Parts: sequence; C-alpha cells; structure tokens
Amino acid sequence: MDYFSINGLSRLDVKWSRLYNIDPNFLIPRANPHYELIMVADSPVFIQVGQEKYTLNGGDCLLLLPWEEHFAWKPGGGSFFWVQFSSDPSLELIDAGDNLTSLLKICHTSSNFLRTSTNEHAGKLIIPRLYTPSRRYECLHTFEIMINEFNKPKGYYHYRLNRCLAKLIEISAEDLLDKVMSDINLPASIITYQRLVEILNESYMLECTAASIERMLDRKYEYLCNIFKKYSGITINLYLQQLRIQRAKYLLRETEKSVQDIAFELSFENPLYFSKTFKKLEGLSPSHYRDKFQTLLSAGNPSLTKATAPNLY
DNA sequence: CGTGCACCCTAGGACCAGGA
DNA sequence: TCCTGGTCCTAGGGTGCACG
Repeated sequence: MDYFSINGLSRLDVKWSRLYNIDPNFLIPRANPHYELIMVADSPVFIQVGQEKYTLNGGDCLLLLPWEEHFAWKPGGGSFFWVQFSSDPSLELIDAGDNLTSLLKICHTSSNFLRTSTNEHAGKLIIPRLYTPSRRYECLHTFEIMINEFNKPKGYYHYRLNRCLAKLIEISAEDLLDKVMSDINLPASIITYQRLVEILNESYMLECTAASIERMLDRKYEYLCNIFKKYSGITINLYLQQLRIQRAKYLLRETEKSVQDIAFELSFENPLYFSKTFKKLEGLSPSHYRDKFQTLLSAGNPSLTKATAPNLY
C-alpha cells in the first residue's frame, strides 16, 4: 500500500474538476501533468494505473501522481468525480516498508508546535493512495460543490475550490490517523515537550538559560534536550537561534536600528557572535541582508512593500 | 565583518528504575 | 521483557574573545 505525506502549508491549486461518465474512450491510456484525485460516484470503476488493476466501488478514492498513465482495464462501469491539482512542495511517496504507526505518531506530535517561518516545521499529513473515507457522503458532497463552482465560476470560486480540495485531503488524513492511532495513548513526555516549546516561544528574546528552563519545568535539562530533539528533530539551541534570527530579520527590514542594537535586543551579549550566527543560518551577514532588501525595495517593483518582499524570508 | 583559537556547556548515548 | 521517564557522563560543537 502506498502512502503520501503532504506538508501542512503546501500551496494546493485546483486545475480542473469534473464528473466523468465512463465511455469507451477510457480504454485508451491517458496521463496528465497534475495530481488527480478520483472518487467513485457510481460503481464499479475498472481502472488500471501502471501495472496495478483496481476495481473501485462507490465512495472509493484513488490518488494519481503527475503523468501516471491510467485507463479502464475492461469496458463498462459507472462514473467518478475527479479533481486535478498541483502542490508546492510536492507530495512525498512514503516507503511501504516504513512503520506507519510510528510515522503517524511523529507527524501527529512533532514539530508543528515550533514557531519558525520555515515550511519544514509545518505539520505533515499522511494520506493513502487508495482509501474509502468514513465520511464518504461529505466527500461526495464536497466534490459536488467543486463541480458546481467549476461550472458556474463567480467571485472567489478558485479560492473556494482550493479550500474544498484541502478539506478532502484533511478528511483522508484524519481517517487514517484515527484508524491507526485509536488505541495509542500519547506519552506524558509530549506534554512536557509542548510546555517546553511554549516557554521557548515566550522567552526567546530574554535570557533563556538551561538553569532557568530546568527551574520552570522541574526537569533535568539533559532530559528536555532529549525529548525536544526526539519530537522536533532539531536542538533547543538551534530552535532558539531560528526564533531570534527570524525576529532579527524583521527588525532589519522594518526598523533603522543598528546591527549592534538588534543583537542586544535579542540577548546576544556579543554583536560579533550575532553576525556570525546570522550568517550561519541565512547565508549572508545582517548588514548585507538589509542592503539586499533595500536594493530589492528600490528595484522598481511597485507592489513590493517591506512586508511582502520575497526570497528574504 | 571574517578568522582562528581556547574553553565550556550542550546534547547524545548509556544506563537505571518503575510500571504494564 | 518491553516501554517510558529520568539521570549521569563525556565528546565535541557552540561560544566568546583577540586580532587583522
């Protein structure tokens, strides 16, 4: 069984959505450049994807990858809803050999608590290639809404289409999570981890020492390092650095404060060390970052404001 | 602001205790 | 016996300082 992981902050874009009544043309192999989600309205649907033959019944869903060849492996059949969409970043195929339970546990409990600007810390959703949603009538209804929006486009219909697609993906991911995780109680260390993240988020601009964190959580710092690394995949120090540099970038863009003042504001006792850390994480020094931003701002793009300049976040 | 260096603190692994 | 929470130990990475 194939599974895919999709970043919780992925940009989903619906390209097309229709109800397809199966006709003889479906015997001819076809492929398209986008992801395609199929949901059977009238069964059966005899569909072959690559070498795999499926007989889908009402309510069954199947996810096809871009350029994946598919066709009817025998004549006849009913109809299915389909939606084509793009995703940025792309969906990742998960090796069938992986332990799905631990993977879901990690996805369910990990880095989504971290408050940084990078997409890699967004929670991931795991969805199966082939599934029958428990809320199938809600899914069918959602497909009907999408097709209606597509047939009579008005107002912000494209935005509503994308929301519908996100809902279909969410239902699929929630189903899988419920099925696999129903008998698993999350360990107490998750609670400690959540409280730790909360403390880091609130105090990253102040002096945040190992001793003070130990006091606040009444746990050995070594243990806190362990669970933080376990659930987030990064170290406490790196996370604090990311939060501080994120704030530094904002101050460099939006204020006239000197690099030294910003360093002190972010509890860097040594401005030189601040520059070094900034360069390590961002690839350029604070002053270069500010210069680059100013250059972009005055490069003639009238829509570029301080709050919207790209490539610098 | 970049680089080199020395020192110290952090993080990871080993280990233990307790509970199921 | 396995799993989870927690502690101890130590290698090496992080940090701060000096200098160009």
